Amino acid sequence: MNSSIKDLLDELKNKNIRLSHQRLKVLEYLILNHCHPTADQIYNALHKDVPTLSKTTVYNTLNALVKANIVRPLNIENAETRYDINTFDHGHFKCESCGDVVDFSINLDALKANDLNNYEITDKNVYFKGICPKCLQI
Amino acid sequence: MNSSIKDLLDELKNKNIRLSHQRLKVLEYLILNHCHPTADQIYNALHKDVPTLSKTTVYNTLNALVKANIVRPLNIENAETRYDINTFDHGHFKCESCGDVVDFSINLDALKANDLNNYEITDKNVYFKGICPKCLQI
DNA sequence: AATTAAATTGTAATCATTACAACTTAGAAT
DNA sequence: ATTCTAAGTTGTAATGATTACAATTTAATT
Repeated sequence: MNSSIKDLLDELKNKNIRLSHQRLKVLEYLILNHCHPTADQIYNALHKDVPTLSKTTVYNTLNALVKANIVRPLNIENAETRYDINTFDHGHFKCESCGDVVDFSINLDALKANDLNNYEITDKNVYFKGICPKCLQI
Repeated sequence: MNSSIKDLLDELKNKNIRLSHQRLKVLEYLILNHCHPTADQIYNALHKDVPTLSKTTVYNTLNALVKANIVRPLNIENAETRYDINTFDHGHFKCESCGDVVDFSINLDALKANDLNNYEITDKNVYFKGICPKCLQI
């Protein structure tokens, strides 16, 4: 379901994205953490291991990966862009209590919009909000 | 399909939102312009007629209307919250060429997520991106 | 090893939104 | 109608995410 790291590296090479130490670290973090982190979360997590890392580089890398279609930006909430490396069709659920964002599977092809017959649709997004089971128990 | 202005006024009264001149102007603008404007667009449009209007008031009004469930905020793009007064079930399409956002009808009840059986879902959002017919012709 | 275009970094700028405190007003009570 | 008070308005300043930029460093090719 998820691409192997090697596949990703090949994809990056094809798209002429240089594999710097910093970029590999950001990629590794996204692969290991499917929690839809913000740029800030990524920066804070990596800064311990890579003290020279700058936040600009995190943004730069994320923008490059988005342009290369390797990660998707999520704009569920204003002023907090999250990043997702999962490429299979899925929706997102955000818990309004704890703030966690989780994936759920959904058939986007089945989502038809008759009003948009003459429109060229390149991107479909679905997100739900509510309360997750963990927070419902409390 | 759209509430009459009188219905809205009643709803506002019920929710203890005072009907100041400024707020009525913002409401009127949203009712007359279903183009999903940003706070800035609303401010610029109204500033001619109401020179004393401040941008803070526009934000304040929009936040009050959102809290009262009279308008919905759209976060399709990062750093640009748009506002929508249409309350019927619908999705949004954003043209990546001209930037326009249009509504389209969609049955949100039919959108099932089996992965979220134990989740309480309070809000469903669907937005598509692509190119609108006008821009396809050019 | 030399070259060069691309990546990295820190700082400063930008832009949407919010915080705040002084002033004004809507709507209720008298 | 007048008074009262909580809520709304305003301008300015603060915040916080993201980008611009210019100097330095590096990846990968010649």
